[in-house]
Amino acid sequence: MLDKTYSPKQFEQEIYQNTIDEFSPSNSCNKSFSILMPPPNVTGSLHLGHALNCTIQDILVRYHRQNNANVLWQPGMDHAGIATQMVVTRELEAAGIDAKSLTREELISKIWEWKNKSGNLIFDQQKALGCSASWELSRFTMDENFQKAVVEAFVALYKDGLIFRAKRLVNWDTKLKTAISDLEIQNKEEKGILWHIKYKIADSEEFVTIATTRPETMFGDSAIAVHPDDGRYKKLVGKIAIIPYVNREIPIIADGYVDMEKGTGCLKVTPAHHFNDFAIGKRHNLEMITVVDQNGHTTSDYVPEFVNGLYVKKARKLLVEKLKEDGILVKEEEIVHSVPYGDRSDTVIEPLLTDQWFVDAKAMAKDAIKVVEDGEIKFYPEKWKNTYFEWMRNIEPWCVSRQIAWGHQIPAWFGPNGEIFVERTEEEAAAEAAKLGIAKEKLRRETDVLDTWFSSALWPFATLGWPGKTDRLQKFYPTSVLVTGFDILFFWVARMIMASLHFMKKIPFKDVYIHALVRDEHGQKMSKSKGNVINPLELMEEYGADALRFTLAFLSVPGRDVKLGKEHVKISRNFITKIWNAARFLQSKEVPFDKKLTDIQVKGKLNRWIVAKLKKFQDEISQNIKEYRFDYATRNIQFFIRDIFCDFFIEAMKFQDDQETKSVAGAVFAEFLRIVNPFIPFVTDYLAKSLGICDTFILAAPVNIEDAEPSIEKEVDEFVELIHAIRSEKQASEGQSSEYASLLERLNNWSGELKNIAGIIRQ
RNA sequence: GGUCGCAUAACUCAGUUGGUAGAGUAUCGCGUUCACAUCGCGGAAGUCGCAGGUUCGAGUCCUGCUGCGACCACCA
Repeated sequence: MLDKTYSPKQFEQEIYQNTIDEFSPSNSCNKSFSILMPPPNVTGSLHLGHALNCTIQDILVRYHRQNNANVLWQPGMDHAGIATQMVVTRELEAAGIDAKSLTREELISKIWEWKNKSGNLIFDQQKALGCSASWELSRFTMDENFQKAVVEAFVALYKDGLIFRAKRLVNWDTKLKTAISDLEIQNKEEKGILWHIKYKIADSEEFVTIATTRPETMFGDSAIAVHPDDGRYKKLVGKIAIIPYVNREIPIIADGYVDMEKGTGCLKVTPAHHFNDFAIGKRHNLEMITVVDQNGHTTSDYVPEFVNGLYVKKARKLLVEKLKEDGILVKEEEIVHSVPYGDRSDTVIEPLLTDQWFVDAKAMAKDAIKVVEDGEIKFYPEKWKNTYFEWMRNIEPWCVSRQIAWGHQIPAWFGPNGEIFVERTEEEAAAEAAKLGIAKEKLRRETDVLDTWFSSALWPFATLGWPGKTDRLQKFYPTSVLVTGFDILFFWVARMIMASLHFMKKIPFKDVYIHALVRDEHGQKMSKSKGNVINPLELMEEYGADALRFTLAFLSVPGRDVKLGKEHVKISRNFITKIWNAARFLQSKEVPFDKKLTDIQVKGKLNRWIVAKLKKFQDEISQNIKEYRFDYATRNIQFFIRDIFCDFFIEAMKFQDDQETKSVAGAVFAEFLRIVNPFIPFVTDYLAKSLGICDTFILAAPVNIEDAEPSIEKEVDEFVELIHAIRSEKQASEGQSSEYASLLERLNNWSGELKNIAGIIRQ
């Protein structure tokens, strides 16, 4: 007999183990269904975002397994270059080891050590949630085969002219001492000061006043720019301005980029330290003068002694004081402006001129835009298409080199005179070098590694064995659907589409289901500093994994944030308890569970009615899953079991418990459990076992249900309505009104068998 | 500044080609009758952000406005 209380912790583990062998694809030649799991960071532990992401994927794969598909849910882990190196560096520091004192090789081996020790945490947590991923096919973006794929891809892109090396202005993180991509920047609104500084005009007593928030870069100025139509400054164009203290002469030029409204209308142009100035510099062929180094210090012969060699903020402070003293500072204006920060280091990003590797994203974006335009790849919800286009149509070269140790080392070798050899191996590079008369010993391997997202972009095919031509690629590529959050639409989704089209000549997935961020119950972003983080593991501990899954599915309304509070999960747990108790009732009635609906002659009206409702329910859930409306599905589940099955059918059973009704009850409930299994696998499998329905629903195919006669469904629906009306009127009039009497009379005159269950009104 | 969303009961949200506004929670009343108080039955609760327009008819379509949010751009 089932326990009186529903206590999920007692059986979840056991149920999971019971089905674990079915998670991998079979060798059958059924239609394939495949999903790539977005690989969590190796440093990650399960948060609610993962839980939502995994729940949705698990519902899909479990549903398709039941529906006779050969299912692959490809799991894996991302090496998360910068994030992981930071975590391990911090741990080493805590242990008294200065990471900077280690050689590159030593640091890398320390990171591997760490990975092997604590890198698999999240997998266990995903298992606790019930994820039925194909675990033994799991991949890591730094494992040997994946490294091969990355080298192959990099070399191919280089030879196709889609990767190039160039000296360009990049976002430089002065704390991590590496370049990062545009996407890894978070702009923050800050209060700042706009300093108005006057530069003397050569051969005159006049001055030109510029406005800047970064005076310390003035020594890197190459020009002062004004708008060509700006009447105030027209006469200055062509003249020469003199940078204070260093007395370097720079031209005053006209450029349409300048905004007459902003600042003084005169813009200091510092091409080596500002992206827009860089563009102006290119247009006017200006000198690029670097005055800030990779540590964020002012360091240059161009910088006067008194502010040289200082951290930029310090230099700025001293310089402003001096400018004030000397009467060169004309005005200080408080402003609010946005300042770029590195998303990992949380430190101000310095635009720096450095040699880096770039992917020509613009060229690769073309096809990637087209497949979405043509509907080959569909976004759910569709609106994300616009965001995707917006970004893809304005895409810039992607800086993929990182000056850190942990990651895929770029397969490039430099000759003594800057020759570049991009090859798969050192031998191949040496062979190419030899053709130019360069000895192998003279080659120097590039130490930069690739942006983590470069390897992630290969995920759809590298996980399946590319560059080999494997069975799994054949069977599972393109994958069926990608389930992910909008926060990595550009980082990951767009780049996978670009890479896949280039290497596979085929789209990587047909559908992209984009879910929202999980926020707290008030709609606030969960963050440690706010202290509103809800740990999914605690929720599972308290209410069970099924309750959490059901809640997440319930709240996953397309295009809306998922606002999750503990209360929701409790409500779901209570709902699951309802299913539990229904099972207990059926068990106490000794309802048989060994017969399927197809084996039963269903004659009674009540019974045909419940079968019709089940059929409708079965169809609806299939439709909901097809349309990725997990929110509808959970609402339908609640409606069927609560309003239809428990509140009416079970109550009616208390007045009609002949053998046919019992058999129907057992068969309907069994099929209900099967349908709901993908959503709440633990409790449904446990009930299936306990009631003797089957060992597990994991591969249980849908029962074929015949359509019911509409007349019967309609009659019982009307009967149900009458019951509700009677209860309501009884309550309102305390059973005294004539309306109540006439409703009762209608019930008494109801012809046929339904009259027998009239006692249900007392409920 | 550009783009895209969102606004429905006290709260969280549904409302799928326009046709009498729905659910859960909270609240109020009744209830422990052989599944279930982690519950049941019943009730109350909404000028569908505001203003126009199209239509026989608008929560739904169009325009404008207000408020909120996200993303992109921007360290004059």
